[in-house]
Formats: sequence, C-alpha cells, structure tokens
Amino acid sequence: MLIGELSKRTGFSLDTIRFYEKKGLIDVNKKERRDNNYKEYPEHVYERLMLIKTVKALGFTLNEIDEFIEAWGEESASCSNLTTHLTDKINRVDQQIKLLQEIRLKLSGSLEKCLSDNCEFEKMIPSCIGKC
Amino acid sequence: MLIGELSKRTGFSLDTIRFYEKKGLIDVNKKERRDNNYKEYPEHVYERLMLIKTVKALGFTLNEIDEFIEAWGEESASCSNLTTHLTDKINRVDQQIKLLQEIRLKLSGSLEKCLSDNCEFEKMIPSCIGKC
DNA sequence: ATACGACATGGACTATAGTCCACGGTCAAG
DNA sequence: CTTGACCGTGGACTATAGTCCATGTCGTAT
Repeated sequence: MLIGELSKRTGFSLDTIRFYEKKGLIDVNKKERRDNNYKEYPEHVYERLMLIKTVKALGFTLNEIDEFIEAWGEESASCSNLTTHLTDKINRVDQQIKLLQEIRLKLSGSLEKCLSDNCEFEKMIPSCIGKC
Repeated sequence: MLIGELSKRTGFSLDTIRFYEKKGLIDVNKKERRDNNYKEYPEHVYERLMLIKTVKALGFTLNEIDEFIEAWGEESASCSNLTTHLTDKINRVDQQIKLLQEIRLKLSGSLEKCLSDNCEFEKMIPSCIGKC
C-alpha cells in the first residue's frame, strides 16, 4: 500500500505519517520500495498506526507511545507491560487533574475575594483600587 | 534597580526577565538607561513582575497574562475585567479537567478489560494474544 | 508533449516558556 | 593591568506534535 492509501485508511495526514516514521514509531525505512522509489507499506504498518490512534486517544504522548511500542517489540515481553503502562498513565493523569483542581481552587478563591471587596490585586494594580 | 537585583527580588532569572521584556509583558525599552547602557528598572517593573508571578501561579499562560495586563493598561478599564478574566479562566480549567477525567475513564476502562481477559489490544499486537 | 496527481526529501515554521551560549562592553578590586 | 562579576544583544536550542513549502521524480491521461 502506498502512503496515500495509508493516509486515507488511517486518517493520518501524509505529513504525520512521515513524521511518525522519522520519529521511529513506524519502521518502513528498510522495507522494500517499488522501482519508482515509492515506499510500499505492508499491512502491519496500518495496524501499527491504528494502534497509535487508539493509544493516543487514551492521552498518551508520542514519546510514551514510543516506549509502549518499544516494550512490545521485545519478543519476550509479556503484556503485563501493558497494564503497567496503563497504571502509570492513570497516575500521571490523576496528578494533572489534581494540579488543575488546585489551580481551580485558587482561581475561585481569587474571584471570591474580588467579589467581596477583598480583591488581592488592588495592591498590585494602582488604577484598580476601590473599583473592584 | 539593575537587572541582577530585580532577578534576586523577583526570583525570575535574568533570561526570563529579558524574555518577558521581548514579549512586551514589561516595558523598559524606552526607559532611561545609565550612561553605561545598563538598564535602570523602576520599582513598578518589580511590581509588574510580582503580579505576573501571582497570575502565573493561577495557571494563566503568558499570552493570557498579556491580555490581562493589556486590559488594565487602559486607564478607563474598571476591574470588572478582572472578574471576567478569572471567570473565563475557571471555565477553561474546568474544560481541561473534564477532558482529563474522560481520558482517565477510558484508561481505567482499558485497564479493567485487560485485567478481565478482554484486552482490546490483543487484536492489535499479535505477540500479545492470550497473554494479557 | 505536457499537464496533473502522487510520491520523496529536506528544511523551515507554528505555539509555549523559557534556557544557554557567544561576543562584547563596563566596573571595581588587587 | 588584569581578573572577575555584571550587563547588553542576538541567535540557537529544548520539548511537543505536527504543518507547510520547495524541489525533484514518476506515472498517467489528454
């Protein structure tokens, strides 16, 4: 399959596919080319891309996906790696959520004070005094 | 005050202060320089930087802070702008939290399936079949 | 013959928030 | 007089996830 078809089937743009190739997320460099020099992508590259799509939708970054895939590349790797990766990612996401919730709390605290005439920004913005 | 002192007092690195200057978050370009060509930062720049510090801690990006400050620069601006910015930011943060929670849900769903022998990745990773 | 579409390649550019580096001037102490 | 600390400027580089563009080749249809 040529890159155009691969693009249509996966929904990734040509550029994105080439970008993933450069990144090493898919390996077709050493694969056969047609006489044209056109790359011939075997079916498993399509599958790899769909896997990437799935995993990306789970919020993994490309680097995380890289490790993810790396781990599976090793023949001996059991899929317990998978659960490990998922668990780790859940923890990282929980961390992010916690951080955002803290920020949210600070924001609503500031807003609260602002609305109740205790605006903490007054001191910082002279033109603001008494107008909050 | 010279940049070194400003850096020590605010906790921002020299590079960061110069970066904020380039970005237009602080304006000292037209301000007087010493005969040395050294920049002389007036006190209000220190205050501006501390404001930036506060607002950054609330999770605003530099671009948001830029608008934030822009709005205050206008003499006539009342501080109702402030509450608007805070409310908007709270909404954006809520959006982010929601997105992360959805991802978290998908992740734990995948993990769940994986642990109960319904691993959805098996189809995608041949070497994985039956081992999840 | 030539135009058009699909392909390959390399490099530049986007946003975000800086960091680091080189080169050069300035200033005070020894 | 020279060393070290401090300052200024410009440009390169980091990570992330691509996008866009120029140039060149290949294949097909008119």
